Amino acid sequence: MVTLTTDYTLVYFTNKLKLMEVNNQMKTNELAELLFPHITKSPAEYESLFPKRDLPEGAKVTRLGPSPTGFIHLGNLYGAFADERLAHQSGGTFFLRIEDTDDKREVEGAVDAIIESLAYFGVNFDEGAMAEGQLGSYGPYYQSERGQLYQCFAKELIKKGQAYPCFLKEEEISKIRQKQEAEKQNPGIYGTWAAHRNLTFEEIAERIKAGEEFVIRFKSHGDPSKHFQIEDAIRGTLSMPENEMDVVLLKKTGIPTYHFAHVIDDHFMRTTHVIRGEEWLSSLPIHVALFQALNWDMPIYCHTTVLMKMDGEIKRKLSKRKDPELSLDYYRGLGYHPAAVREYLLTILNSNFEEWRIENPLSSIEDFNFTTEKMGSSGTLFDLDKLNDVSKDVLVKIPAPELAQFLIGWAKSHNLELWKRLLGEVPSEESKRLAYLEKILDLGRNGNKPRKDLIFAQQIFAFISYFYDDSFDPTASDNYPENVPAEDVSKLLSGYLASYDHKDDQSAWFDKIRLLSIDNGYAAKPKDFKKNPDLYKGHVGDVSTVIRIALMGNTQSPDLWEIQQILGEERTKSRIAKAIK
RNA sequence: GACCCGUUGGUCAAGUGGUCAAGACGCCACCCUCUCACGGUGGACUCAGGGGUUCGACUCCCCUACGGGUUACCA
Repeated sequence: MVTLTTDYTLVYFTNKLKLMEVNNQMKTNELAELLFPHITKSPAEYESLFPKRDLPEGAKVTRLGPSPTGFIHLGNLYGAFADERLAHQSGGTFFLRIEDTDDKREVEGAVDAIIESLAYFGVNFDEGAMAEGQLGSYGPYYQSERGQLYQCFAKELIKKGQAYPCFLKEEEISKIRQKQEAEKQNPGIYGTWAAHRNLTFEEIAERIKAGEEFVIRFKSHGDPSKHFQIEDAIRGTLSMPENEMDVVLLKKTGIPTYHFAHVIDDHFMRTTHVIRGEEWLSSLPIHVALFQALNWDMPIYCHTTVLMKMDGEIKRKLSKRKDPELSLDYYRGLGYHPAAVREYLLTILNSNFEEWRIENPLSSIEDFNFTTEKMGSSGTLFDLDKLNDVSKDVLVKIPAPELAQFLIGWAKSHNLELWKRLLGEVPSEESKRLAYLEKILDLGRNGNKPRKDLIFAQQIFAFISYFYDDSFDPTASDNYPENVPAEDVSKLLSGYLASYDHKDDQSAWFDKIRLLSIDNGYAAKPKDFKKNPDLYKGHVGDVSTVIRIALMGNTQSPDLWEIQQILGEERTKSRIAKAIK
């Protein structure tokens, strides 16, 4: 009997609760219509409009979502390579979405600049924003054009009682923050601080009638004292507190915040892997809560490390304002080959890439199995020395004609004067000049121990400048060796000139230098000199250095004989003659 | 402040309870050599600190320190 009574009581209360829910349901429906009368499409319609992608098993869908400030930096490129590799090596799709939800920051022409810059470094998209318009059936790919979609789901969340309009003014919010600071509470709009969380329908209707502006906030039910686990493909299992913030979903302009746009877009664009910077880690609980509220599957998150640099003693994040080397234009300006930058970035992107490269020196990057597990999660220091080293190895594999084209292209856009001198002055001589440049670039690069002294365009042109009469300045030459007196310089050069025969092969040529050395009191072999330093003034190396300086103003250079062959008999002789006092 | 993430040589890092703690860049020395570059050989330089757990800890747990990030109607 007693049990029966309790049962009845329970049923009564349950029914009453259900009734209240129904009432609330009606109210939230009304509210949704009040707030978004113009939204008529249903969530289901969007689901069928953007169906799951028809891709092979295991194919990954990735995206790059830059904001159009026009500044695309090394960090973007770092992430973009990861996106690109992951998508393309799995037979998936990589798309470009422009995240232009911050109207204040937009820069004219920035999108084209982004696309051009990424393309230069070899990052190409399958769909999304393109130079010639938008491509793909999951668009539009500009967030600014997706307003209806975001509002539809804001409306949906309102209906479900998981979002609400908030009329708090800027001053009111800052007052709340001050109070929170005074009370040592966490700042933000949450819990009881969320003053408009439980406004009645009537109150809301009244404010709207009065023309008050509002934002749509997420009605959070999270408890930050509770933690949940989430897998990050780079970092492994993460433990995060539940989100309790009533974050803004839609700004007063109706434009979504990053959080909301990310969830909606990556769901409807069917992104499988979200690769983004570590700075997003703290907002992950928000995103998780939103995916749950909308009852959608989450993508796999991959939070990359930030790029750092050494600033004196301190290791710090690369900054846009202070560090020119963060900008991609920096590398283009100096003339780094895009393949070198790509190769370098891959070595810091995947820790086993370098090892693979040593074993597969000729393989294409496409053949490397890129994995998120091998990506680092601690701050990576950008290392210019390493880039230069990588660049040497990359450039040595590029055939001279191809390298020449790259250099000429660089000169044309970054140093027009240089370009004119190299190629442009007399159009009829263009092919001759090009052949000359190719010969210079190929110097010592063949054989099994190729020279590796070419790093980036600016450095290369300085390095080979002595091959060009107008950039060869004998007055700026290095000093002759200290152990060679001035009168010997003249004697040696005169002797060299007298015996010079352009048709000599390399060994005949060098035999003459040995003879010349002996005739003037220098050892024919460095070893002879080392054994008996008292017998000689120096050795054949010093004699060669004298010739080298006369010929190219430099103590350091590739093989002398080969240089003379490129310079030609006339110029070789005249440079030597001019150097004789 | 709170919350997250991280910490192996100067730098990038491999490493998941037993290793003489890989490899690469840079540095130094030597060799090759007409200079330089290349190449070769060798070297110096490492597990942030302290407690546990364990026969045994770079590896697991706790604390501290340090670095980074977030804490917006920016992304």
